[in-house]
Amino acid sequence: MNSPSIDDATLNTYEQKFKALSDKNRLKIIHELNRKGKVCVCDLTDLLELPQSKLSYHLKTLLDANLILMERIGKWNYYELNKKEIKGLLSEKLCCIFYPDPN
Amino acid sequence: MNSPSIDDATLNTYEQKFKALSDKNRLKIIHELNRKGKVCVCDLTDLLELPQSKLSYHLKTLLDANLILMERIGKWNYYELNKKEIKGLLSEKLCCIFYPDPN
DNA sequence: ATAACGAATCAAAAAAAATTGATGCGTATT
DNA sequence: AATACGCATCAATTTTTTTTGATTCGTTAT
Repeated sequence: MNSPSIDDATLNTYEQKFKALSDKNRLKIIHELNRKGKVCVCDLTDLLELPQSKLSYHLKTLLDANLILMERIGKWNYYELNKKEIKGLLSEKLCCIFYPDPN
Repeated sequence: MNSPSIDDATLNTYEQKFKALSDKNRLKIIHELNRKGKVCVCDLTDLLELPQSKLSYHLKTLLDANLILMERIGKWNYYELNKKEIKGLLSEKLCCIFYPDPN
């Protein structure tokens, strides 16, 4: 009679994604990426005023959770939102803060 | 030309809410509340097989983040999802896992 | 080849969050 | 009024996460 319990793998996945969202620095990163589109790490250190290694740490956390995407061009690493993933996770009401613009 | 930066209070609010979602035990609690509606702590300890004090701790975390609501009836504390809040936060695609059913 | 640069990674330290078991508090039952 | 129950809270410990600064790695420029 009970609907099936949520399985552990699903739980782990969402735990990881929400954990990635559960930090001010990372929310700021998402917000910046939402505003600027594709941005290299060097620009983000300026925008967010974070030391490079700290920024790298938080970017990795978001990347591991599949909330952002990376592309290496020459010696620059560019990051952008994984819009599809974020839209599947967050309410539209977060539009323009963290949720990707509809354009 | 820049759209305004996100303000710190907003950032704090979302950090707290996502932090509350960033734990397996708490996701399980939300999932159970979504399935069962209004449930007392004593039933949750059985459903989730968690010791009482641990459960209380996690319920408080969710309550502080305003993701759940509490009502005391006699000596029982009943908890339920704050549906409005959760719908404002999460994607509809999470329906039936964490997102409240449309009924 | 050497130097310079962008950025990931590592190890150590610090900070924050979770777990545990005990205690206390309000309500209900006898 | 004494006991039992449901649950929040507390202090101590353990675990996890974050920060920091140094080092390394790959790419480009000289």
